[in-house]
Amino acid sequence: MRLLLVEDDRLLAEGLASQLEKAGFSVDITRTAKEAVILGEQEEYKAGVLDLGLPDGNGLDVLRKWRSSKATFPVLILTARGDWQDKVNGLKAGADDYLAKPFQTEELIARLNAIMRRSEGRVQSSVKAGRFELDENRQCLKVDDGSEHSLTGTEFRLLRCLMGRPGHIFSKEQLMEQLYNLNESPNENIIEAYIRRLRKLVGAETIATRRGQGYLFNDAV
Amino acid sequence: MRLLLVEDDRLLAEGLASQLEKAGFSVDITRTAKEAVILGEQEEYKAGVLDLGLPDGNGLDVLRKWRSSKATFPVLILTARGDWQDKVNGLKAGADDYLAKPFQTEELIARLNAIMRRSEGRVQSSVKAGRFELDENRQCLKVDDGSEHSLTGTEFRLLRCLMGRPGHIFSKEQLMEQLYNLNESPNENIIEAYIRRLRKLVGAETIATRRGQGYLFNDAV
DNA sequence: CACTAACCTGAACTCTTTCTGAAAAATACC
DNA sequence: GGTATTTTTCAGAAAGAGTTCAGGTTAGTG
Repeated sequence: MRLLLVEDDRLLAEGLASQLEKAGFSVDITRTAKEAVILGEQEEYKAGVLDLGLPDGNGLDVLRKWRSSKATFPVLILTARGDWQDKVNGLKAGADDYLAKPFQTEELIARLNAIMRRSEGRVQSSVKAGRFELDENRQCLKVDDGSEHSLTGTEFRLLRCLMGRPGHIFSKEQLMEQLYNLNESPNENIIEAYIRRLRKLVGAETIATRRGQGYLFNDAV
Repeated sequence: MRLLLVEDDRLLAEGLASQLEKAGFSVDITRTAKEAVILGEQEEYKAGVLDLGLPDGNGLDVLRKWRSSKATFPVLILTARGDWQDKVNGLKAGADDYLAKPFQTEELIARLNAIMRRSEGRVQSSVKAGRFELDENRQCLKVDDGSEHSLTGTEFRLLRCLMGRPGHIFSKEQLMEQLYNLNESPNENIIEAYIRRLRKLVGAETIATRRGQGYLFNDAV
């Protein structure tokens, strides 16, 4: 779950990032409008959190540039308390939601999940597919027969990505982008290694390979 | 732009509806949870506005019933001022946004546009011809009888070319140009080889040969 | 009717991608 | 500081896609 956080207050940014990472996101931070535009256009994020007050430009301009390019990930904007006009302008510029400072991180996470769920075309809050169900809170996998298996962080994030859209083919590159941010980018074989482990849990036939294209979660099994 | 407004306060509902209609929406109003569930499941709405306080049931239950059926349109929920728990519950139940009462209609409209834009953002492209349909996303071939067959990259590109213009004759040279760039130019027999493979999938009569001219996809079969 | 060019066919070959098991490195936990 | 867990890397094996080839068929032509 890759996320772009655009926030110039370094302390706030890093505090938020650490909490978001605990919630399973992989966070890139930038403090300038200029860099935000470039990152948003070039990288593949699942969502963006955008502070409107930036040192080198207006956050709304960043948003507009994203929207006029191919950066279509959902964006949540952070506004000063009660700044009514900013909200409406932001929503008109293509934002998907806003949050007024100060806010609780819990709410930020809930809202991010909501806008991402929507953008992924998923409407249910629990991730179910086929005979399996992913428990977001306990980070474990439940099977139809009542059995349960706990997952490591990476296993969980990868499986959530696949199960979030059963039948959809995810390329290895896409999966890499979901699991890792700019700083960390291990060998692409890592995906194969994790796919193998997941297959041991859910059965080999449940995660199908489309050679040259990617992997998909097969919920029809 | 059809919209479902679930609100038990008749005065508020009608005032809102009239403003939403000015903004270009076509609004259905219902005042009960029971009717809301039925309407949401049976009609085709672009979005829903849902008040959580209803006389005959909780709005969240309505939302959950929609989400567990095929009612996947984006939903904005209306909550009492500052009712923090309702918001999070609503978002978790699959709502796309919320608005605390009292609110300005301008903001409601801006937010509705935001969530609709997002939900429409996904376009699934597919090519249909005869009894067959080509799924661009999953790179697979679907047949009328419900069966499905995944394709390799080259199979897919060739078939998409032919199915993109049923009845049109493509010469082998044209097909070569579609499949390969200047650097790679294999033996022209490669086309014959792939045509053969495709015929095994769609039936020999579906791809006709025009000796000396080329091949065509026959959608009249 | 015989000839030829175009097309069909099945199998073999090459090359790339993916799988696999194990081991090394990093990290978290006590 | 040591141990357990998790993440990452590696290299050989296996599988699959792409391509070629040799020979068989067929449709058109004079």
